[in-house]
Amino acid sequence: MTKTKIPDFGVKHVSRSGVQPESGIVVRSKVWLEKDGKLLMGWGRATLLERIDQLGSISAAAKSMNLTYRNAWLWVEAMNRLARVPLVEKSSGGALGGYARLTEEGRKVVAEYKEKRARFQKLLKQIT
Amino acid sequence: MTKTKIPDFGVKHVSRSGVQPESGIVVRSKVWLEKDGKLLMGWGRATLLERIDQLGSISAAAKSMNLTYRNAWLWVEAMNRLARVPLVEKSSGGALGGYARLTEEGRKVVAEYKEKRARFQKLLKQIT
DNA sequence: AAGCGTTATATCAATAATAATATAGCGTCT
DNA sequence: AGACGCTATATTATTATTGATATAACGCTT
Repeated sequence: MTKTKIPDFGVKHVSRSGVQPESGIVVRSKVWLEKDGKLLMGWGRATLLERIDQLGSISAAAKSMNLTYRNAWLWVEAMNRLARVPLVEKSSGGALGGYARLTEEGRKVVAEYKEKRARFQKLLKQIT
Repeated sequence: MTKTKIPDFGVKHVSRSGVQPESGIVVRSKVWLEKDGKLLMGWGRATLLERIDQLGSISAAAKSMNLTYRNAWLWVEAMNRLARVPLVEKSSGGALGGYARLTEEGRKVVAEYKEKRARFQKLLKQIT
């Protein structure tokens, strides 16, 4: 008789907040932006966009955050077609092989997300 | 040449909050309790426990919320072994086939979660 | 001891998410 | 023309998650 495997539903999430020292129980949360019921911007995507902004390419950004190029590209694609105007402008070929950079709208959405998230975190502390 | 399938990263989440009417962009969030980095209590689990409390059995509770018995049972098991003391007390056999009911601790954790979540939602409105 | 309905568990199929790999295409530069 | 490095895309494999199904065990009731 084998034992049933009970999944531990392990953590894969992000935004840590307060702690109750006695119980060992932690309150956690997530904030994201949606459009038409679909994920537009979350922590991972915001990070990706920032890296693209810094590094000038999707592939470098992906590598820097331990993401496959494919995934990074898919995210960018999904964001671009979800937003009214693309958040990332990109092109293949050229001296450097190609490039990707944040558009004004991209910068705006990232900023909006980060600002909201920061306020959120602050409020969270009041609760815990 | 076939087109690449671009996943839309569709929504599967819950707690709706405010809206920006002009942009169509919605801020959403999630709150849960963790212990040792593992999910202890979230919306689905809290609901399950409440139903168990009302209905007196895991299977009835599962059915009532469109959950397979297997899953419901796994959740209960995970919660029970994660908490210091079981949140659900259960037994098989007997006149009615068996039963399951919330323990005091179970009631406490559910209440704690719901209270935190409610406060959370309230604060969220301030942000949006 | 047979029946009941529930808990408890195993097993297998189906689906989804992710990773790994390969390759085509592009545009500037030499 | 050829090389370069990146974007763009297809394909396959792997793993994780979920669903469906079946059945054992249990203990009260009759």
